[in-house]
Amino acid sequence: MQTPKLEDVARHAGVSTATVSRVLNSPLRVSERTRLKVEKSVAELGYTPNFIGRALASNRTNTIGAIIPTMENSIFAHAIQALEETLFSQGVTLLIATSQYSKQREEDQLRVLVSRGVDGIVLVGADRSQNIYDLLRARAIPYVVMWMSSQDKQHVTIGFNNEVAAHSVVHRVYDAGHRRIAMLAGITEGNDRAAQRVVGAQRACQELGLPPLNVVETAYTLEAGKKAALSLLSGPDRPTAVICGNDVIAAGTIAAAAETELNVPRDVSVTGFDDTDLASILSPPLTTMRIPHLRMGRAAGEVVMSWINSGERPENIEYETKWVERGSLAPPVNVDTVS
Amino acid sequence: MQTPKLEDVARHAGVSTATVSRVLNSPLRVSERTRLKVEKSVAELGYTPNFIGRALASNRTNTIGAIIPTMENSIFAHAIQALEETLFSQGVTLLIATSQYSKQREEDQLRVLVSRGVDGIVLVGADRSQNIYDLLRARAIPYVVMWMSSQDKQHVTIGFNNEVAAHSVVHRVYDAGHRRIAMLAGITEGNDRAAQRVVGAQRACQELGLPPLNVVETAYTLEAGKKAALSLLSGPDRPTAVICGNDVIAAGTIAAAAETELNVPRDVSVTGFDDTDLASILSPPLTTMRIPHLRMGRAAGEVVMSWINSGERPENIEYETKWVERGSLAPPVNVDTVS
DNA sequence: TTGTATGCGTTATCAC
DNA sequence: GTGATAACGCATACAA
Repeated sequence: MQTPKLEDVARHAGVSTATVSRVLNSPLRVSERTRLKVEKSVAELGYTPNFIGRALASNRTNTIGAIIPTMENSIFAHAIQALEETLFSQGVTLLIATSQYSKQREEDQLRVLVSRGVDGIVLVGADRSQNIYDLLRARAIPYVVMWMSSQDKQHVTIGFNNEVAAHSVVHRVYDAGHRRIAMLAGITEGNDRAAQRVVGAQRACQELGLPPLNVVETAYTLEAGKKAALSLLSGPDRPTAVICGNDVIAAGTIAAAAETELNVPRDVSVTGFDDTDLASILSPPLTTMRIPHLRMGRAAGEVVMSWINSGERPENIEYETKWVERGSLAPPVNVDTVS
Repeated sequence: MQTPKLEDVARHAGVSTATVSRVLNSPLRVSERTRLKVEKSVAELGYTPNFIGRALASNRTNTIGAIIPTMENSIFAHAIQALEETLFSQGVTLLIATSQYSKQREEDQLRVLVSRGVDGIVLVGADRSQNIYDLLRARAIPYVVMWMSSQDKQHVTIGFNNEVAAHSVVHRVYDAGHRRIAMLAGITEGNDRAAQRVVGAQRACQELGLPPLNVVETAYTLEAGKKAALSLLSGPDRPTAVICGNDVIAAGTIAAAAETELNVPRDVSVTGFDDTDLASILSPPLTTMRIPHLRMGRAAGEVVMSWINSGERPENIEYETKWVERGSLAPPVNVDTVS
C-alpha cells in the first residue's frame, strides 16, 4: 500500500471510514475508546489525510491566496512572510502570486487562485478591473485589501493613508527649508498607492503656496530610479530636494547623485518611502516614511481568517506611518528660490 | 447556477461530460464541429475547470512546491520569482514555503506540500533528514536541489560549487595582499552551502600557508552580521580583511566598520557573496562573488517539469560563479604580519 | 468520434 | 456513538 487512505485506516482499526473521519475532524463526537484505537492505526500506518479529497468533499481548502506586485521589493517579501507566519500558525497554507504591476496579469492570477478554491484572498491596493470584484462576490470569497485605507466600506482595507503620508513628507521637506522640490513617483497607472502619494504631495504644495510639484514617474526599480534621477539632477533648475515614491527609487537617486558628483544631502536632499532594510544601509542613511508592512501582513491573515471562520465582515484597520530621520534630508545650502 | 460545472456545459452544448472534458484536455480527439460547439458553451457560461475535481480525478495538480530558507533575503526572492515565471509560462502554479533555516520546519512544510499533491519539488541545499528523501522516493515525487553542485547522482542538483567559490574568494583576498583574514560565515548547522563555503575558505588558507581562518558564524541578517562584525573589528588582532558568507552580512560589516570609525577598504577590506542589489548600493560598493540565482530558478523550473513530463531523470547542472570587483577590497595599508 | 459508467479520497447526511 | 452511503467535480477505460 503506497499511500494509505482513510479506508485502510478504517479497516486496520476495525471501524468505518466515517468514524476515522470523525476522529480526525471532530474527535469530541467519538468515544474515547474508539478514538484511541483509530489514532493508533493512523500512527502505525503513517496516514496523512489527502488534501485533494478533503477539499473536494468539504469545499474548504485551508488555503489563502495573496497577490502582490512583486517579491523583488523587500517590503512585499517581508509583509508576505509575516502573512505566511500568521496563517501557518493556524494550519493554513498561503498561495502566493505576483502581478508584476500588471492589471491583466493580476486578473489571470486571481482566476487561478479562485479555480484552486482558495478560502480567502489578500490583495494589495484596490485599483483593478470590476470583473475581479464581481467574480469574488459571485463566489462569495472573503478578501481583504492591504496597503491602503478607506472611509467607505467598499472593501475591507488594512493599511495606511498613502495620501496623508505623502502630504506629510512634503511638509517635512518644506520645514527643512526646501522650496524647489521634485518627486520621483512610482508608475501611477494601475497603482493607486503611487497615485495617492502624488495627490497628497501635490495637495501639500498647494497648501504651502509652492508651485505644482515636478513629478516624474518611474518604475519601482533601482535602475529605473537611478536613470530618472540622473535626468532630473542634470537638468535645468535642479531641485534641492527629491521626494521618492519608495526606498528603492531613493537608493537609485542617491546612486545618481554620487555619479553626478552631488553630495547628499548638501547639494540635494533625498527622501524615501517604506523604510526597508535598505534605508539604514545607504550612504547617507535614508530619511524615509516607515510603513507598517509587518503589521499589515499579520493583520491581513488574522482578519481574513476571522472573516472566514465567523462569517462576519470585519472592520477596516488603519495604521499610522512614521517619519524616520536619518541623514539624507538637510536644509538646502542656498535658499535662493523662496517664491 | 453559482459556479457552472462540467455537467452544465455538457447540457448546454448537448453533449456528454466526457466530450466536454476531452475538448478541454485533448481537443485533438474531438471533431471540429463539436469542439466549437462546446467551446461556445464554455465561453457563454463562463466555465472555469475546478482544480480540485480535476486533481482528484487525474492525480495531477499542475503544482510545484518550493521550500526556501526565507524570502527576506532578496537572493531567494529573486530566484523564486524566476522559478515562478518559468512555471507560470507552462501553466503551472508554484507553492512557496519557507523553512526559516530550520530543519524541523522544513520537514513540516514538505509534508504539507506532499499532502497537497504537488507534482514536483524544488529545494535549496541537500542537508536534511533522510526521512524527507524517503518520503519523496516513496511517493515518487521528482525533486531538484538548487544552490549546490555535486558529482554523485544522489540528487538532481542545479547550482554552483560553494566550496570552490569560497576558495576562490580567499585567493582573491590573498592576492590583494591580505594575510590577516577573518570570515563571517552563515550558521553552518543545517546549511550545507554555508558549511561548504567555510571548508573552501579553510582549504585555500592551508594551501597558501596561512594560519587557519578565524571563522565566526552568524545568522544571515543585517543586525546579526553587524553585531558579529563589531566584536570582530573591536577585538585584538583586528583582521585586515573580512570575508562574509553573504552580502547581507557584508552590509552589516560595513555598517559596523562605519560605527567603529574604520574606513572600508583602507582600514579593513570586506567581501560579500551573492551579488544582490545591495552590493552596488553599499558605500563603498561591495566586491563580491556573484551567484547565478536567476539561472538556478529558471533551470529548476525547466528541469523539474521536464522530469515530470518525460519521466526521465535529468542531469545535474553546474554554473560558474563570478567575481565582481567594486571597491570594498583593497590592499592592506600595513602589511605587518606576513607570517 | 462520442457516450456510459466508474473511481479518485474525503466529508456529511442520514439512519440505526 | 457508529455505520452505510450519497455527494463533491472531473477524467478515463470501455463500449458503442
